[in-house]
Amino acid sequence: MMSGEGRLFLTDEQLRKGIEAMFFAYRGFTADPDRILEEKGYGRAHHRAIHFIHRCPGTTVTNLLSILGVTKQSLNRVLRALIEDGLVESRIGTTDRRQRHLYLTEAGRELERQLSDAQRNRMRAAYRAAGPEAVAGFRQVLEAMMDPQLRRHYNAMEGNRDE
Amino acid sequence: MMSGEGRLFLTDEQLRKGIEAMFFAYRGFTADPDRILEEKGYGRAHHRAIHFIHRCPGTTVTNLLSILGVTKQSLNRVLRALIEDGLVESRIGTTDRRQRHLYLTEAGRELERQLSDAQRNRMRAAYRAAGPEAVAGFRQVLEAMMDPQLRRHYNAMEGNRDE
DNA sequence: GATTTTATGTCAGTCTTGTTGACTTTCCAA
DNA sequence: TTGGAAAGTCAACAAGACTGACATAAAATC
Repeated sequence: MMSGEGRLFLTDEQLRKGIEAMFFAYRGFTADPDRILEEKGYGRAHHRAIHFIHRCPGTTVTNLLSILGVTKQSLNRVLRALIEDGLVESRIGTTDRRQRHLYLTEAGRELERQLSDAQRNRMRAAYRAAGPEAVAGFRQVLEAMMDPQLRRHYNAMEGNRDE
Repeated sequence: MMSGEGRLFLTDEQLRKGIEAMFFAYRGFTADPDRILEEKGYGRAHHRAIHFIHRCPGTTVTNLLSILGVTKQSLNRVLRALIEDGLVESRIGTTDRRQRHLYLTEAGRELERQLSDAQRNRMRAAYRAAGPEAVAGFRQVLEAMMDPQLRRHYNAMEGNRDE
């Protein structure tokens, strides 16, 4: 590995370190929410649902499905628990009565706040430690790493036209 | 959320976008290996074991355990399959005969090559698209996001004193 | 030498979260 | 109006995490 190494930053070594950095960093990224979720008897699947329902209030199950990339049966189990526990409200669509529009209840918003506070604190500390230029680079690489279809969802979220 | 916003790059919006970028990017990050693994009847757990055995040939089970952060029962199930399939070799330690030292066989190295080629290609494309300064920032933020204990493992891997 | 600790492996059982298959309800278009 | 497609639900299963209990062997210690 690494012989001619055209540009220095594309050696196999550099790439491997990037791969390992993703692995270890993702563990840190999920560690804090995981602790909160465990207390409440939820898992990451619940966190993801809560996050995107919060981001896209009134979204349908099918839309959520394509964001999360799981089967509807898998998502349904998670949603059922959240609805039963009173964190999510499911309203039948007015124009299309097959659809269910999803909203967080006040309790749901409260849990969402706890989870995103924890995750934001970690992210803020990392951003502070790395500095503003590093943050821009971080986002650029991550965006380039996404599958095009997922990047569509990422860009479709509100509040990312500029910054 | 976001009122005074001390420094611009630390708004809740920026942090939230970083969180979602991590989520979507990690999906891309694992997508290519996942496809290869599925064909062979393996999962991410097998990939992780293969990756770190490749990186640390002769490592013991206990060491691998602390890197991967799973229980020995969980790791054992994975290792057993890899050993039975002839991808990993387990040698009894010479100085301490309780320990098992783990090595990839030629078949194991071949699979490792396939998996890491796929993952490196994705990473290389992302690095190219984002540029060298972005790559440095990417790594800085990820390293700052790790739990200190995991960062120890990350730094302990060979080949990362400089670059 | 006896005891304790460490490293590893195994069995059994549970939980989360993914899967597929079968089904109902609803909508829409031929 | 009827037949297909779409949205959602229920049931059953599999992977891979977990815990707890236990076995074995070897090293370390008293």
